[in-house]
Formats: sequence, C-alpha cells, structure tokens
Amino acid sequence: MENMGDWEQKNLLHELTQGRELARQLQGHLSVPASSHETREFLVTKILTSYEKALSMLQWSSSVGEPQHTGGAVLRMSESPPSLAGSPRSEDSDPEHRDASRKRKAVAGWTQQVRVSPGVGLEGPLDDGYSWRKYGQKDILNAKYPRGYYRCTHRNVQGCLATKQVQRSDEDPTVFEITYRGRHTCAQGSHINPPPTSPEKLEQINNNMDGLQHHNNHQPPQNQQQSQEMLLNFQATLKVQTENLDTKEKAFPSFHFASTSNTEKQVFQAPMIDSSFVGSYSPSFMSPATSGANYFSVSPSRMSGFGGNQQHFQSCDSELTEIISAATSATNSPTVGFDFPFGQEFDPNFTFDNTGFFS
DNA sequence: ACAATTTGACCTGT
DNA sequence: ACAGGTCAAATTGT
Repeated sequence: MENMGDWEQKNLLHELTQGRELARQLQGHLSVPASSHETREFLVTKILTSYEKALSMLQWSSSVGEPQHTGGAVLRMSESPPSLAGSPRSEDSDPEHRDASRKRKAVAGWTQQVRVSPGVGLEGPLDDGYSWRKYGQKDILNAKYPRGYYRCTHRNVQGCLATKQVQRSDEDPTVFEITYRGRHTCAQGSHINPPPTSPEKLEQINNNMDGLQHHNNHQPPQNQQQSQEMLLNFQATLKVQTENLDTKEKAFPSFHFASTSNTEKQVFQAPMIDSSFVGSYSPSFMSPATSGANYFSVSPSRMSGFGGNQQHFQSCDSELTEIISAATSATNSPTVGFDFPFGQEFDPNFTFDNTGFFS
C-alpha cells in the first residue's frame, strides 16, 4: 500500500540479485565436469531471462513511469470478476472500436509457447504447479477442440483470481494453448516443485485429453508414472511469442494493454514468473507485428536434489494473461527446481497494488 | 462423504 | 442472435 515506488526497485534488485546467483551457479557448474550441458544451458537461459526482466523493468519505469506510481487508484481490478454471477454491468464500453478485425480482442497479452520435445509420448499440458479446478468447457467455433476453463482451486477460500484456459491447437494436436489470467493470490504450494506426486496435474491432463480429443483417445490414462519419469529428462523448448491484441501499436518489452478506451493503455511488466514455467518466460521483444518468437531450449536434467523439499513461495505472478502453448506436455516441474536456490528472497509483500488494466 | 468434474443453462459483449 | 465465458446441479471419482 505504501511505498509503491520502492516496489519496482525492489523487484529490480531481486531480479538482478537472482541473475547474479544464477551466474554464480553457472560458474560453479563450469568447474564441475559432471554438470551436464543441459544444466548449463538452462542456467544460461535463466540468466538471460533475468536480464530481460530487469531490462524490461527499467524500460517500463522509464518509458511509462506514470501509471504505476499512483496509489493505485488508476487501475481497476480489471478482469472480469471471475466468480461473480449476476452482476449486470451493462456499462457502456466504448462506442468506437477499431476495425473489427478478425479476432476479438480477447484478453490477449502475449503468447508463450512451450514446446516440449520428449521424443514421444508426453501428453497433457504442463501444469504450473498450481491447483486448478475445471469449471467449464466450451466448443469454440474455429477450434476443433473444446476449450477448458479452469480456476484456481482456492478461489472461494482465498480469493485467488487466477484462471486458465486450455485449448488444444487445431493443427497441432500436440500443442496446447494455455491461457493464464489473473494472479494467484493463494498461498498454495510452490509451483516450483510439485511434490512427489502431483495427481492434480495428471488428472487435469487426463481430463484435458478427454475433452480435447474428439475421436481417438488412443491414450489410456496411465501415463502418470511415465510422465513423471519423463520429467526427469525431458527437453523443452520454450517458444515465446508475444501476441498483442488487435491494438496494433508497437509492443515494447513491456506489455501493453489496451483498455476499453482507445487512448488509454496500460503497460505492465511481467511480474516474476520465473518460477512458474520451465525456462521462465522471456518476452520476446521483437516487433509483435512480425510475430516475435523466441525459442528457448531448456533441458532440465535434474535439479539439485529435490526430493522432498517443498517450500512455498507465494510469489504469485501472472497478473496478466499469458498464453502458453505446450506441446505434448510436459511439464515444468523439473526445471523449476533451479529456482529455489535463490528464491529465498521472495517477498511475500511484493504484491502489486492492483494491476488492473482494461476495465 | 467429500471434492472435483461434467454438462447444459445462463450471462454478457459483439 | 451468436460466440465465448461462467454458473451450478448432477455426476463421478477418491
């Protein structure tokens, strides 16, 4: 609530510190012949991510530097209240929209695509380590497969507004588009390392598969164990593709959100998502128009022993909408292990004041 | 029994 | 009216 100004600085500091830690780790790995290439590569990726984040934070504050310093009055809670049912808000949006392009503005923000190349057989979209409860499924017109709607399991309990949508790609059945929206405000376990067994994930996967597969479900639900094992050695390529809504505008490292009004735009910086996904996201800062896409190769081999550690970070992230497409699923847990080493400095308090955007 | 999922109805913005 | 998103009762799984 108070010192908002410090907030970003804090995050920046955190990011840089984390990057330093990662670099140190990498340094350590370099002297250890046993460390795998994958591990090193992964660390490098993480380091780069840290840099990117830090840079984007700087750019964000410098180029924009106005919206966020306020006490937060500017931003609205945004996001359609996930769980409100009858709240008729026939607000008048804005009379003028731009050319009704092809797609609806939807809640686009940026699209991440995580491609996992596990050889074969991995199924199910990755799970970020959070618990989700499916609350609906719908057929989308253009989509061949239905879209699944999930919300954080603790929605009612802790008011966690996080939700996600899972949609299987039309053309590449191996690809799942997962759209995350809202931030996790729950204090649930770490996404970092889904404990020994994350049945939830598997269940979800199965469900998704069921729902998403129209005809052939050639895959019996019993890849759980397999999946887990796969987790130990999988290779993933994270493809991040920033996709902005129809609002063309150039996209900067930061994310732009067009509010309902044409002229208003909120720019947000991606919160710390590092631990959420495999290689951490890395917003592609290329021109969105050209469809910037970054590919990350992540090959988590083994985490520094993570058999039973379970720390809960409550650094909830993803306050915007992230779309993640995962191919053949896979997972994230393994990689994540790398996070905790430096995660000690997560601030439970660093909550964003309110990051609402478009109202 | 409880909790999560399923599924059609309902709601809201194009 | 339609499409997408959410609710909620019924159903299924643990």
